[in-house]
Amino acid sequence: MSISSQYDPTSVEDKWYQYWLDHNYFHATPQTGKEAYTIVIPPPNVTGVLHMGHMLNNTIQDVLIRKARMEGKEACWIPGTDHASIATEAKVVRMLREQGIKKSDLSREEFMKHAWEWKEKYGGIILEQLKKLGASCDWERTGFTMDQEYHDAVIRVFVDLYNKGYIYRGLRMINWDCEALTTISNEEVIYKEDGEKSILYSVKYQIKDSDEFVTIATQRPETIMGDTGIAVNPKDERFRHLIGKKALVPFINREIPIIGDDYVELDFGTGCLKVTPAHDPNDYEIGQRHNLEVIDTINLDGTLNEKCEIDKYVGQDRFKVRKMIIGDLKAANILVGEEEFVTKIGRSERTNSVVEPKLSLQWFIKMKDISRKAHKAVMDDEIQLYPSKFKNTYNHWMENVRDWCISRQLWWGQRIPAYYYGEGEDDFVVAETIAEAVELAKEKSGNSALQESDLRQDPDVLDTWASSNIWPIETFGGFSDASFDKKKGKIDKKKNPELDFFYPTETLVTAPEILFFWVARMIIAGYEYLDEKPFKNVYLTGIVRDKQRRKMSKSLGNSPDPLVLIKQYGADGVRTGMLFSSPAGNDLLFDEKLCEQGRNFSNKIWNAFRLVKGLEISEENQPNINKQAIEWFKARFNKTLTEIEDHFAKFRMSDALMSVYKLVWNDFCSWYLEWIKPEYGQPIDRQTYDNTLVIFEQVLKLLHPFMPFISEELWHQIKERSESEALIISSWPEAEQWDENLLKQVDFLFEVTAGIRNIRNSKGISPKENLELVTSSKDVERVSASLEKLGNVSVVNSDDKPANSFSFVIGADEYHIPASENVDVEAERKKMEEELNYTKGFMQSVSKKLANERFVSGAPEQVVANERKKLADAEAKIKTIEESLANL
RNA sequence: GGAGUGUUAGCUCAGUUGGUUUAGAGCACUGCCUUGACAGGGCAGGGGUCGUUGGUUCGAAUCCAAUACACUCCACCA
Repeated sequence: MSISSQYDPTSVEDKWYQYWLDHNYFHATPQTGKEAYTIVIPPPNVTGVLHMGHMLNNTIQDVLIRKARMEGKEACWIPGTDHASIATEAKVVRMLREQGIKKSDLSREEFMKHAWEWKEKYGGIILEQLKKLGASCDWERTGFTMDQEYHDAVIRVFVDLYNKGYIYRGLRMINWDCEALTTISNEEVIYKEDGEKSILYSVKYQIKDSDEFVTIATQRPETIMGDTGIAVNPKDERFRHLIGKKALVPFINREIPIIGDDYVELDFGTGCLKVTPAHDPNDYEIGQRHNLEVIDTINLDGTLNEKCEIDKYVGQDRFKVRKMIIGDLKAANILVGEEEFVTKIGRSERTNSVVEPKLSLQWFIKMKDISRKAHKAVMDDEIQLYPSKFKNTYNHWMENVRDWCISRQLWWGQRIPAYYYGEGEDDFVVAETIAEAVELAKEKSGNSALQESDLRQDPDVLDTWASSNIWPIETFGGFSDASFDKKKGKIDKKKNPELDFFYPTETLVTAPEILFFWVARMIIAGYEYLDEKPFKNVYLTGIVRDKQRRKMSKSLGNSPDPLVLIKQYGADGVRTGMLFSSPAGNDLLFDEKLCEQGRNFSNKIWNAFRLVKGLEISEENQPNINKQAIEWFKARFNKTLTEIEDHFAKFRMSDALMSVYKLVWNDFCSWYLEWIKPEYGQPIDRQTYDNTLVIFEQVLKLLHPFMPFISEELWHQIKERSESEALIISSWPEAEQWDENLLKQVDFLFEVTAGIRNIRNSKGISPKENLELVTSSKDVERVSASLEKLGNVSVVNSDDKPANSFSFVIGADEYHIPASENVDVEAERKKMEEELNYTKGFMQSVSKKLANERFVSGAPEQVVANERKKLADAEAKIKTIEESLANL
């Protein structure tokens, strides 16, 4: 037989993935009598391409889902993509710009056509890439957050929440991009790390009916005409007397109140703050507290409007006006200071223009009441977060939860179903369809002549998270007419067999960054519509970083291409590489060496198989030592499996993998196979051979969730299998009782073996040279046959101590290997003295403990007995070593 | 500014309610091995006063306090 000595994943992986697909193993359906195990994928952006974060995240999900499938559960992993309104729209706009098309030249419909074309062309690439990783998703259920049904569900939820009184319209300070003429989210505002240099100007405002002045500090003098107040800290002795008086805005002489507010810092600037509610978020809040007027002096394109009351500024850009007004202030002799300072200026990620804070009417969800159950569910461990430290973060967020602004000034997304019939602030209705809207509008306005053409739909779309929050529900059609009760605003699970079977889902695997954006909001939706959690566990992965702890990013170019890695190391290698070093919640310091380690592991398994498959079989009886080896490995296997289950129960994926890794590499390859391996050229007895194949199969099962491809390949190489016998749908082993004494016995066997090998190593004796091992140990008798094989020795049980020999001590027994040449007595003596010293030191610390009366009386009996045993063992050992020393 | 987490071997991390030899693993490192499944390998080995200082206890990596350092999240100075 000629099998390559190196495992080649390339052909194997595509073959088995196709095989799994062909046999529909990934597809799940509701089944009576079967337990469901559902995972919904965190839907990646349609425009996305696979990066290392996805690799980690989806590997974990696949491990969980494959294990569940093998455990006989109806395992359902729902894949899909998110329309990601901001990110996608930005990409489409950029693409159009490259073609010379401006978004502003397009109608909404035309733009959407381009966007859909883009989505059809590039959307979902990432899902294809996931297949290379081995992801066993139920592809028939692939979803998209802008599918027609999904869209309808999102709108339905909006209307429902509006009718329940959770949604309202309100003023809010938003980030405005004056070049792109759009709102941008906080995430799209970037601040230079070290801030930017700016100048803080001090300007004198006259106090009304007085010669006194108050000096304020500002870095935006062009907003002076929008001032509607001046604030000082009420604790500030310097200015307290001014509170309640009025000041005059330079040039335009508007009277504005001087107010006291804690927000003002005593030691920054001049201690006096001009308040411009229309152009600064903090000023807006101060304005709210003190009922200040809001005067918006800046147009959408960043020029000043007529409200600034100074003709020459009107129509000029805000930065030009800044220069102009500085000159004018100087000329008027009221600019009294210019000080350079470093501040953080927000710039638009896309246009790099300075973000203009702007007040506008937006849609909000009231969060306090609606999130109460979701808060409690996590605090009561109804939903478990892994690692649990995120419970704190979650609690903190929930306790201070703020209303959620859900409108976005974009086109790509679910358009807000609000329809305006008049100019008044309250002249609108909210409805699922325009037909319903007309009816509602007639009612509300009292104008029965209203028609569809009289209504204008709100131009904004919903925040992406306001649609992905129903992902675990709507992927099963929860909001369809069949199961959603509009009057109650609740879903009746019993009327939806899919939802009834698969919901709540089992585990959500996602990144901590979106704990609030997404996870919390899914929990809220789950309780609002089903009075039930959407998932039982939330596994929060870390961030994938490079070796220097830097985040992986395109601009740094430090992120490897996952598909290249898969090509180099195999999907199994990359999967295990990612998992080797990723405890939940900890950042993963990615190093290609980890993938190399994963690939080496594949190779190790491959070669273990080559050895077994290459054996000749004889019909001779099974030797006892093989029987012992098999019994030992079974015990070892069961113990390890118990550990693995424990790790899985605690979501310690790395540890679970490491247990499998050590079981395969150390226990199976290094010990078991060496133990049963016949001498060169000799055959193996059939019974041992068959047993070994069974063991190999069990091991492959444990490997499968982590390394699906190589395990499936070898599974079929062991013997021909029918399609109902594929490894992916085989049964996960159940841990059985094991004999702990047997394990101890064999540990002892290994220890003696290591002792022998150590002597070979240090004395330069070849492993091939058969040696004599003389000992008086009684323990060795039961394992002597195995010891002779593993250590390549002949055991002589005798109380005699051969004169010219190397020796080592285990427990209280001494082992001698007679030497063919003269032994260096001094070296032996030195070695023994070192061991003697160590043991004596150890004994001392134990006897010190035992000499302490409060320990003996205070500590539990078990602990004291244990210490006594340690002391006795150490004493025996010391005696043995001392005797040997005397003999030398 | 508010909240939280961490600090154990060169690196990444375990160490479960204080007691199982004088603290473990993987990788890295050192020595030897052209061993017959695998050099992408084998065997053996070295390496840590558990950030620092106090305290509680018969007993502390583990509990408490202070301190230093690192990181994360939230809110952010006109």
